[in-house]
Amino acid sequence: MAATPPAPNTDTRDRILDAAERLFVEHGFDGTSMRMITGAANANLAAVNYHFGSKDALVQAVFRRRLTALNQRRLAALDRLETDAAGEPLKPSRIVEAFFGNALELAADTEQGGRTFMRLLARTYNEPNAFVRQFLAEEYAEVMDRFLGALFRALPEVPRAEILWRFHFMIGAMAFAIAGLGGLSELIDDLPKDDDPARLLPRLMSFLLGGLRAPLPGAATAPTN
Amino acid sequence: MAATPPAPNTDTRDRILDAAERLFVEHGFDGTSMRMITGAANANLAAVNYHFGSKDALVQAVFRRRLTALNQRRLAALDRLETDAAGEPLKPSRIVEAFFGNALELAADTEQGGRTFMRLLARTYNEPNAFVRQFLAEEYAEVMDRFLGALFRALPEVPRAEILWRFHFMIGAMAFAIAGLGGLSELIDDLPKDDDPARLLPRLMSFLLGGLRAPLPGAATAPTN
DNA sequence: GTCTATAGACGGATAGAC
DNA sequence: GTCTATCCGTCTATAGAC
Repeated sequence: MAATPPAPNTDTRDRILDAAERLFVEHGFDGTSMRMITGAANANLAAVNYHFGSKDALVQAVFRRRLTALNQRRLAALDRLETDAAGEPLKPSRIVEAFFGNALELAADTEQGGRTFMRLLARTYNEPNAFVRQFLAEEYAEVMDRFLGALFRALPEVPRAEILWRFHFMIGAMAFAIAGLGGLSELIDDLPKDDDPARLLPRLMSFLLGGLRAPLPGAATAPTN
Repeated sequence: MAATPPAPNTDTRDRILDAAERLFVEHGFDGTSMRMITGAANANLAAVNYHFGSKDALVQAVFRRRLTALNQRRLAALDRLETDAAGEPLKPSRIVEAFFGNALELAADTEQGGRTFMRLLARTYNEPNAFVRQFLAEEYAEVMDRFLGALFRALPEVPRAEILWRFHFMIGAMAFAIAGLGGLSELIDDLPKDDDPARLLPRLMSFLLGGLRAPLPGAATAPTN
């Protein structure tokens, strides 16, 4: 009798989220108006405020819809690694893969909008808007903590500051790689058009691991080529 | 008699450029109004249109003021390498250093605003605004051409697509490293506070070269740690 | 070159009918 | 839940006095 879902209005809500996601990638948050969003979503202008309360709240909803799941998959992958290792130190390459592999997997999904979202996320790492940056940092806090801790334990002989910097560099490389997927990168305009993300993951992984394993800045043993 | 410079008005113009540069970093292009700029520069609201013509033209002027010189230093450094090599192939590490070393050097200059500008530039690699992206791509066209060509010749055994991707990754790593200099990176909130750029260059260089030299994705010879 | 005043478009948000 | 109509603030740009 009370088996009907309480409010089956979710259609408009989702159309707004989809439209906002896509437009935020193309024009940025400040460059996307609510009129643009509701227009693209075939919804009324007032619908955004009805369903989300404000534009800022809509931005949060766009991220939460997919970022929470992504970060939970990352944490689950790390949990599995640690369980399997049974106390032994983890291989750094597995840690890196748990973090970046899950991201690139989502970026490979062009059907359900995963790629669109990942391009938005990649771009947002450098977002000026303070509100958005703060929100992102909170969403990432636990994941960063867990993965950095795992890397510290996996590489006990490497100074922690170096690991922090290198993880930082790695995120930058990934963000640029993903942001360029949709054809955004005019800088290197002849990037191969075979932007098959199935090929991107091994490419990025070997680059990242090469960087992670590189001789430390002080070391005099670096090859000279 | 006619020794007086034609129009010694440059004071206001420069104050506007300085203020715009700083505010663009903090709030983005769309998030910075001309009222904010002229307010911070102690200039009249109409001064921007008088001196530059429009907000878009001001954005171009902010970039041109420093980017042209940076890219000319990069090209000059590459010229020197090629002259010294006298036909011999260049070391990839020297090519990478000519490109990224000049960038980090400018980022180290906190006195003349070089760091502020480099943070703006780093963030702008991912700028949504089509006008700005197009402009940046044109400013970079020659430099990209020359450096990619040099890398192709220095690494003839590496497929060009791999070099393109890896250079792409390297730019992403650099952009993130520089954007984080001013304290922007809440993501890894405990980044060491000794953000002395003199230390950043060797750190970034060893990471980048490690990535550039990493085994190619197909190779089965990668170590398994 | 600098200023005031204002035009004219567009922004987010909301009240209230349906 | 959806819609229209509208408030009110801010935006870029410009006209015209000084």
